[in-house]
Amino acid sequence: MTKRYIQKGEILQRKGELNTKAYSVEEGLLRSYSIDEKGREHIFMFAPEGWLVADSVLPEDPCELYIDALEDSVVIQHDKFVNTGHDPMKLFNRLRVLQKRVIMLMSAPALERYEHFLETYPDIVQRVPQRMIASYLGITPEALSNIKNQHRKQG
Amino acid sequence: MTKRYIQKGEILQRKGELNTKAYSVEEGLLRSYSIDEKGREHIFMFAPEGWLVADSVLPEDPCELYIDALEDSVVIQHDKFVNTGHDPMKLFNRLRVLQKRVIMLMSAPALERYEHFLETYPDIVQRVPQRMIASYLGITPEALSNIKNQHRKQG
DNA sequence: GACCTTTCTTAATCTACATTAATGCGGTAA
DNA sequence: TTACCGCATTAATGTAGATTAAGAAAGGTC
Repeated sequence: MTKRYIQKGEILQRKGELNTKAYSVEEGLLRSYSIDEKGREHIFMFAPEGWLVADSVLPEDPCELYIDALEDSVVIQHDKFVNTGHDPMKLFNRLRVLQKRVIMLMSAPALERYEHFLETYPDIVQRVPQRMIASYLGITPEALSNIKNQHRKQG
Repeated sequence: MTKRYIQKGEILQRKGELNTKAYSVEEGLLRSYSIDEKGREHIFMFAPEGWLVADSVLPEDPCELYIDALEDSVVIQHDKFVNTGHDPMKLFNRLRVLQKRVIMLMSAPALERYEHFLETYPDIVQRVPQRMIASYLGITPEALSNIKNQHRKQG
């Protein structure tokens, strides 16, 4: 359980490594993401102040996600499998957004997912480039551009 | 913390209700699912023996999911927000499959998602109708039918 | 200032999957 | 037996979003 000061762009974890760390964000903004076989980036989660990021793989398995800093950040680094100082509500919040995310990915078109994203993370929209929002929504930046036009036209 | 004997088809929780129960499956098979505005069912999770099902919404918010039994089942009913008797590993497993699910939904085509499902839940495939597997994968039964042909043809 | 790189937008074409509809196939009840 | 019903399959047509490509804005850096 260490406090760390992370620079924008710094990579805390890479896919394929062994790593059992979890990061609790005190200031700044982290993200976790995967890169598929075709080289495409898919943002799994944004973690602003108050959030917990971690890769939910077994301790003996290689990581699935990259974790890096989108802004200069201050984080508390824990071990995922040591049960000290974990706020159960932060864990529950991760489950909550993941559940909503799976349901939205399966049942809602991209425009609705975008609107839901705007409601849920009104501050993050200002802090990250559009292409990352597209990546989070599971669409291309081109598609997001079109969707924003629709969003504007219909209020 | 009560043991309950559930009949196939019995509904344990409905969308819109207030409910803070979690169900730990000892025998049988539960599922959680949502129904969207167009009346389509989307299976969120299968819960065979050893799994934990719950709706990850705040205690004051209405449920997002239905939970019912696909087989006669025996479950232990807990309260989500009382920290007794929760196996942390079961919680971690839920996070693990959800993380993988989000990544697959965003980056892998339906055929790959199907193959991954077969590897991860080899027993469940035998126990539920095809249309529920389609629903879990986020595609229609017709699309699953086509995909299974591809799967057969290319080994 | 000019230059370069990255991001965003627009438009044309393409493709994976949805939708619709028809057919077949066990069950199961009369 | 026949009739019915939910489920699976196949094939046609439709569509949301991907892909490709080309410009336009917006940052950095010298």
